[in-house]
Amino acid sequence: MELLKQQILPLVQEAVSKLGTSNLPIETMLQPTRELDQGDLTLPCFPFAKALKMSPVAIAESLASDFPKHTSLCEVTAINGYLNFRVSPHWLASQLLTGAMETTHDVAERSVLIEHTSANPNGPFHVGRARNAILGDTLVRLHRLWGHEVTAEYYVDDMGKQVAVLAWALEHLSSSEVERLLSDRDAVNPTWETKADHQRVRWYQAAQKLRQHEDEAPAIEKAIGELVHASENGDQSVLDSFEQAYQPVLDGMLETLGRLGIQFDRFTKESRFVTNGEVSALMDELGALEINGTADNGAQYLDLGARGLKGKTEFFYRRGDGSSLYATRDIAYHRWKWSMSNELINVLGEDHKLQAKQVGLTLEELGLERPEVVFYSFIKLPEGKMSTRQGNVVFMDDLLEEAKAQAAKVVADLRQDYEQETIHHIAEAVGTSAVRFNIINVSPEKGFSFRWEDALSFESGSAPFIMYSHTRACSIHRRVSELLGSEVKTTINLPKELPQGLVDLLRVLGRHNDCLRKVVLEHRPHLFAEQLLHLANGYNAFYRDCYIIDEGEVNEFFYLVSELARDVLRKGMEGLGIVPLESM
RNA sequence: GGGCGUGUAGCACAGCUGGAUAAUGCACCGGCCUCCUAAGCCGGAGAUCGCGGGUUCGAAUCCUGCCGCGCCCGCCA
Repeated sequence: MELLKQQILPLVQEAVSKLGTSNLPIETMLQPTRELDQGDLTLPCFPFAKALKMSPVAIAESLASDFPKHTSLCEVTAINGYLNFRVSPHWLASQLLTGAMETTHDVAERSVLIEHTSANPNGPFHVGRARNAILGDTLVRLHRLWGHEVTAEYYVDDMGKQVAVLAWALEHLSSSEVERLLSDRDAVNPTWETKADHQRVRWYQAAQKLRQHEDEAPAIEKAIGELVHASENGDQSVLDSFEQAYQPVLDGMLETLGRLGIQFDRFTKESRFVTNGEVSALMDELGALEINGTADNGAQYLDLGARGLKGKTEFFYRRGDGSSLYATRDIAYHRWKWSMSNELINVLGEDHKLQAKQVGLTLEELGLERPEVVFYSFIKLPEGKMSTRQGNVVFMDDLLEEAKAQAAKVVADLRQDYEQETIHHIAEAVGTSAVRFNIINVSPEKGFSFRWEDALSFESGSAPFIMYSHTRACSIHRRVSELLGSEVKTTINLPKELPQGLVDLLRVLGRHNDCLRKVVLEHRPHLFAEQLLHLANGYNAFYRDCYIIDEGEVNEFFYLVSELARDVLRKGMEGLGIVPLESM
């Protein structure tokens, strides 16, 4: 609890120095307690033992008995060699209710560019890609919540083989040929028949099949190879035809993402860096580097072994025919990104780890910094990895429909007086929020298997649990507004005794910004999801212990706490992309 | 074979810049709706922190060796 730490750190430092210890880093040693029932901050006294020739238990006790009184503290105790500090609930309440949560930020002026999703526009958005989009968008939202200026960017892979295959198929295959080739697969879900991403992916999949099995494969391969080559050389007519092929698919994907509350500020096309000459300029620069090498056929690489890379150390950036590679364009792209922002964050699948390292080392070689990268492990189906090519995917459109349907069932069951329209509105919010939460709740580097029953869980420890607490706070707000109009007092009259549920809620609120700071700095949104669960839990206990409206009378102090919690809950939910409904 | 990551209750998952009785949810057992929305609340039970060594006053956390799982090791994207 930074709020408390700021107050007592000087006191602790003074007390420790009085005992006569050398200069240990008290600031980092004074940490949040692990055992919440022991207090809010703790100072382990073990490291002092040697210098003082006293037992840690005795040191802690001595410090505790002499510790000066301070308004922010209600208790200082010594247990098992720990010096524990408990925040005064009255002090905490008055701090929180006078805007402490707004003023604790010291946000540096930063313009953050977060690139995420950037999936190849060759088919509908599927759950295997969801982790990137949800992780990325949550980072965008949390950085904004913290006060950073953020640009959310989608890097569009508008050249290369995947789009080439799609473009080729759309031009050369008829609808009946496509369906014949895919006769052993499920037909398009009728719900999405008119959605371009679901339509066009059939052409892509049919072409992939042709490329593997038919006699005509070599000819197709040649045609596609020519398209790829032309696109890599910046042939505008080919790039235009690619765009015509993928843009409707991309639009369909973005529609799906929009349903999850995911939006982008900018789309940057990969081909841009080829057509504007930056890639070829870059390759010339790389060629002049000390660690540059040339293969027999003229292909060029950097020997990154000289920069500490292990394993395969040659990083090829130019082919024998002089054309660039994906990673080369990525470097040009990063150079451009650095020209606009002073913090770069990329969200990438773990399969990109090596390449990200190569790109990062090369950027350093060019005198630039590496971007920060958040890696995540893939979402698998219980049957294995998802692949658009093979068609074993769960489409996000289907998941969201199913989530909504399940949520609608729950709402209709619980709220039998609601109109259909209301039920649909709530179900949509609950469904999409639950899907997001289910994914963001897990730390990114951990493997994740998609299971319907988990994705559609609406019980405690899920988004609806948080949403429900928030609606309780909203309901109270409505009722109090009816009772008091706008005559809510702003002077606080604290009762002597504060109920436990209230104290616990204040303490969760007191830790809230500590958590947000850590999450933004370390890119670990799952910890913020956990914080919101604690907050919702805390609000529920407060709601249980403290009647804000009792026999028609409003307890104004309780109400102010409720309103603070409502505000923090709502902002936090927005930070996670959970829809803050006002009733459900 | 080499590199990176991961392994915590029946299941899922937090904690990993060393600190107290390893947190949370599901499932399981028991209790709570004449009272601000019970999608809730309270209580109970459940863990050789993958296995073996080491460092330390102290190890789930750091080092090391094994084992399981995932990803990567293209002049592909």
